[in-house]
Amino acid sequence: MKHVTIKDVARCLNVSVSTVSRAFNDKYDIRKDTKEMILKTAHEMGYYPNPIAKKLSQNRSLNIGVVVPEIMNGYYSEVAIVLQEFFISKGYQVLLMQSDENEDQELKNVKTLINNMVDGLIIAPTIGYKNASYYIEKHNEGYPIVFLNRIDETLQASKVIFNNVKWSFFATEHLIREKYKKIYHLSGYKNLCVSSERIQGFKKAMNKHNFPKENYKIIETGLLAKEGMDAIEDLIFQQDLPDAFFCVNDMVAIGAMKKLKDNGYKIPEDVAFVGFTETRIAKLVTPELSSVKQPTYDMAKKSGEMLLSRIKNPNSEIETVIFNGEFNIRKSSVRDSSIPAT
Amino acid sequence: MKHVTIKDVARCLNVSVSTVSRAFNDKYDIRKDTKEMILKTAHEMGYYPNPIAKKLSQNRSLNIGVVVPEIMNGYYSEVAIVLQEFFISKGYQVLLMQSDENEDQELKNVKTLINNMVDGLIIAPTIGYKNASYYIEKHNEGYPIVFLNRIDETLQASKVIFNNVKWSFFATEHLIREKYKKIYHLSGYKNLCVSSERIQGFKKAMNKHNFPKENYKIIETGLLAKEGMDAIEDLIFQQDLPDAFFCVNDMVAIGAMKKLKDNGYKIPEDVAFVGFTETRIAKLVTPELSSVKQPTYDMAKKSGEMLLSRIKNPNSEIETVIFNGEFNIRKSSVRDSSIPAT
DNA sequence: TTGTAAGCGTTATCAT
DNA sequence: ATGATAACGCTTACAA
Repeated sequence: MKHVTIKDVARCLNVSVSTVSRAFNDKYDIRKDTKEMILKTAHEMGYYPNPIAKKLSQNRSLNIGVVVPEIMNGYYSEVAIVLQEFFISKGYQVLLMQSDENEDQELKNVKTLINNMVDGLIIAPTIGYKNASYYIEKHNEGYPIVFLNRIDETLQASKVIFNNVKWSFFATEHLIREKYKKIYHLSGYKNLCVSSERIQGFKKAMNKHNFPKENYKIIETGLLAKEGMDAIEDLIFQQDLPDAFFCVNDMVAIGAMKKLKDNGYKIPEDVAFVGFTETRIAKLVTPELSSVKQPTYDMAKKSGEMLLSRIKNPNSEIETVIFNGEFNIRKSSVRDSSIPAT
Repeated sequence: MKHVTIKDVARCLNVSVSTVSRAFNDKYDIRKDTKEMILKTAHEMGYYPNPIAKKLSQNRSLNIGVVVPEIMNGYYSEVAIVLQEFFISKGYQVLLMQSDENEDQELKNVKTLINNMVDGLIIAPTIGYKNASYYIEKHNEGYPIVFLNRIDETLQASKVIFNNVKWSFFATEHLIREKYKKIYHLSGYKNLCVSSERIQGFKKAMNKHNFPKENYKIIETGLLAKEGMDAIEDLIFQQDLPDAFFCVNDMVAIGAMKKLKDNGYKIPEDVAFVGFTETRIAKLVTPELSSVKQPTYDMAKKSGEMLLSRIKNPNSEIETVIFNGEFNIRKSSVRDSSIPAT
């Protein structure tokens, strides 16, 4: 279990530790054959540089902190996988923490990571605004932070976001074009920026098409299937069902659809549905769920690249990158059933 | 951005670094008031111990490596969350890596983690047996490793597993009791131990109830919804549909159900379904899916505790803990629809 | 109870 | 092109 150290290698080869070090860090001048022989012997001896010592001596951790709001619904799992892969390939380790949609937990996570000297942070914030000022302060101090998704567009910070307003507008307009006359929006949390942006897009479509006020409604829910179910339960009780729903995400849509189906409603004949932030499940429910797909891979990777460039140069110009997605129309939101099966 | 170090604190207070160190590590004798005053001043100065230096000097990383086969299907996300929380509370950091159900990737992950000097590993292996000998070798060298779930019961190693044979037997027997006469098992990968254990349980039930050979069948699939769909496609083509399926996991079941529904079959009237390793989606599909629920939280936590005790004492007796679960009967597998809605 | 100093395994700055 | 050695920030004998 005792580790072979650089000294062992040096002693064994009758060279100095610095030479061995050079062999392992291409940047120094070192004769090619010595380098090769050192690497060869080192390998045989089972030596590899102790990353902790390296970190200490270089005063950096080569760790990246990634904080996501949750990890159960597919979307942020994918983000995590992409970031993991990206940073490993760049020689960094990823410390992944999830906040369970709780802002106190999130602040704890961030502080834990900072105390553990991560070289930079990617934060996909949860609901609420309490922590924003702390993050921005750190950001402005020069601590490399890139925000992903859940952040207000107007905030002065490096961030990668999705054009929620635009795509929520498109999604809503699709329902209008399909001649649905009464459309409700299950909106997530109003103080969650992605929710409020999606609400904006929804309203914009309503206004453009001169929907009378009594024919649309915005209903605040959470982000979970359960909360979609609860919203429907209320509406059924109040006998206030529309003929279409646009939902803040797939899980809420799926919960809502389930509750309606359990109560004998047909989808989309009685009530149509559109989701958002497409997850794998969209294609597995019956009927398949129309949803806005985000370029998760590209967005996550971009955030990684931005973080790396901020680590290199903490005073680099702050940058906001806004991504667009695609709207996948499926059976849950069309009048006839002419959509071919996938 | 410059960090306050232990020296700064010592100098500022006119004490030695060791005294400051003592103040931060309760174990030494130190006068109570000096300790308090040091902690107070240190806090004011914004000092906290550099974990990297600590790791180097103590020759341990306080990092735990967790390797899971995938992170998209809910089950291992939950495992990851539980372990994360558990180890943080014990002063460890968790490095989470996922293998994407690829054994080469898995080996890379494990080696990366070992090279990064994790104090211990929790491994939930993926399909295949190639890496087992490497892990066992490490395990026997005294490297603290605990295996979770995907490991052969007979392997001599610390492990936490689920009684797959028993619960797959129960699940199958339930279908028999419901008077299904032709039951197929969508089995996952045959060289994945959880699959082969579930196959065993399935066969056991078949034998006990004297099912004629032509009335049951084991069909190898993967672990994804897509693979459940493919299996059904084949069976429809061959006009070889049973009246019930027992599936290796929920995703395969859901994919299979989806494909059948798309082809006009009613579930459970035409074909019944039972899943395994219950995930949240089981209750969201129509009809709700019967499934075997595993005590994910307890199993993950137990594996964490076992790892910690092996880290403390690498030569402790190796231990195997086998968990039991519960079988949740829902509409997908009952003859009448008398099951109350949840 | 406190201080001194060696050591953890590297990298990096000097010399040579 | 290579070697000697100080740093990195902490813990921990050992001394006082």
